[in-house]
Amino acid sequence: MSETETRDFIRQIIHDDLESGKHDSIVTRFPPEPNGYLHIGHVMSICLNFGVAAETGGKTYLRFDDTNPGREKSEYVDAIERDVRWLGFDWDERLTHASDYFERLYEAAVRLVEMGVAYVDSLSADEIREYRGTLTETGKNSPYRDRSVAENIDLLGRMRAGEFADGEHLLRAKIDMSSPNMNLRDPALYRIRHITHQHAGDAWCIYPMYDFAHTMSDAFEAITHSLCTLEFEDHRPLYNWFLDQLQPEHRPRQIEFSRLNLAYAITSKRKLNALVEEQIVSGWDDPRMPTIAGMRRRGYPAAALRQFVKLGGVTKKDKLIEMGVLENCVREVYGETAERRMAVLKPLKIVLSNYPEGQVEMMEAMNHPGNPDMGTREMPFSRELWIEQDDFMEEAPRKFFRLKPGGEVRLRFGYIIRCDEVIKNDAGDVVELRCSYDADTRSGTGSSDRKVKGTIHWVSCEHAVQTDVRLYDRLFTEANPNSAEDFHAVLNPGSLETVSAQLEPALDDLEPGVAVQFERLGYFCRDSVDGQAINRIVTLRDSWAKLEKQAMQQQN
RNA sequence: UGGGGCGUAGCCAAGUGGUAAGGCAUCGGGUUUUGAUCCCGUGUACCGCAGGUUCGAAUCCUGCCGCCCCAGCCA
Repeated sequence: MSETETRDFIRQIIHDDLESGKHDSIVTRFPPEPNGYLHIGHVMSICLNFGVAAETGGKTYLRFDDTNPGREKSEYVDAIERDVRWLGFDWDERLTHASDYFERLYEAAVRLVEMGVAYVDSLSADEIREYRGTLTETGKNSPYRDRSVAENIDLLGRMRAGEFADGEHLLRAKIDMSSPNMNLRDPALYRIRHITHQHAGDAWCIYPMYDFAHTMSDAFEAITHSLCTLEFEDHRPLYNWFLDQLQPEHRPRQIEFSRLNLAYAITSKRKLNALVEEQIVSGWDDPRMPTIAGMRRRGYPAAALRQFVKLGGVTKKDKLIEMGVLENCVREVYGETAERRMAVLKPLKIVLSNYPEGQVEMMEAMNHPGNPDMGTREMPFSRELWIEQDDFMEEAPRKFFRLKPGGEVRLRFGYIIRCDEVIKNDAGDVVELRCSYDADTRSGTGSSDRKVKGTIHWVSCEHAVQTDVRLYDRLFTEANPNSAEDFHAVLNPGSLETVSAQLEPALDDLEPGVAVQFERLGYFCRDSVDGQAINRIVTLRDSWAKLEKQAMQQQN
């Protein structure tokens, strides 16, 4: 961290703890439940937990919080490891599972029972809910609350031994049924689940609850700072209760921060899963998904994601960050690193009537205008070319400086051309343009410095490579689909458009996952899953589109 | 109506008693064979509101308002 940067409140606490000697080194953990793919919200937690440790020479565990086998899968475990690694973080040998601690956790539970602060309840789930009370009414004690220690030990042992059916008994902490904090109204510690665990197999039929397992796992791993999101703030008294009761050797401190919400995106694993299950998207890695896998496939670089969460900061204020911020981070990375190419997304044919038939010239094109070291390539130029439909307007407004009837435009790295004739089909659509080129304006020669207002991109018809290009837009029409009654109602029907594009020859062997800029259009990369189609990662900033939009609004 | 948090410009966010950083967006302008990049410039933020303390408050006190979270044998 540079001297001018200020520390967020968590880094400040950690800095103070190091300075005061409370801790010699920092240990954090990123504890995902393997019940879905990681998304942009997790990116923040990952960067914070791994970042804060790395900055201070500390360590970070990647710990799977796998205490609910009913909805966890090893597919998710694999995806999570892949995603964290791709983001640029390394846990070395510190890959753990809460389930690795099931035996120790059970021992701790037995101790709570022996201490008289945990008991086996035999109420039904419905009864427990009734006994719990509500936000404004206190709960009441379970009739089983005062079972003897001996009886509790016996029952707990038999729960573990598999003598009871799911839901028959429940181990609970004995705290305070009248607490205004619902988490303290005798929270569940262990429930019976006769189900195979994706990591522990069939070793157990009772599984610990989050609060208990998470707190003690933190203690077992000597985590110094247990960083989590705001919704766990009122779990902290319970977290501390476990530590007070069990007095583990290491006492971690839980600190909460606000989660990062991305505008026009959903960050709820349940809803993300619904998008996948209902086949609204092609999978967790659909390029429109705000998952790490989706963004990676889309072509977002890890560095952009890291930069994005860094810009967001760490606070306790609810945040809904604009999509543009993320997109800018992507543009920033690729603006410098991506080679430039030309491709026509929505082709319109032009014929240069005064250009010799059969002639082909090789035009030299820079791979990066700001960095000559990135070299050049050659683009074949011929009589028939594709240009972008949007680059021609029959009745052009004043500020439109692309091609129009009788108007001139430069073909980038090529010649200046003039539009002489517009050819339409029976329906009145423009299907072809007859143009003439100024032979004295070849890029880099003669009077090539003659100025025309506009420059457009092009591809030689004869040499073009036709490929499907997928144009992505936001998945939702509402800035905060998280709070929509039903997210189906705010889905963007135009979130994916596939076009048949014409690419310059040099793009034929574009490797999957390698980002290039299609000049004047945006950043693109070949899809790494199907290896064929090309994904639009993000458009370039487009001030013409902005002008057009403003004009439209003024008309309406 | 119980408890826990949060409220600084459109979106993030510094600032922790001395008179409101920065980024993104916006809006101007310059350069440009990408209307991109780059470079300049651009914002009266009644610091949620109302009182109070103080020579002085976004920062301290009191009251109020708004938003978020909690009643899973989910995490």
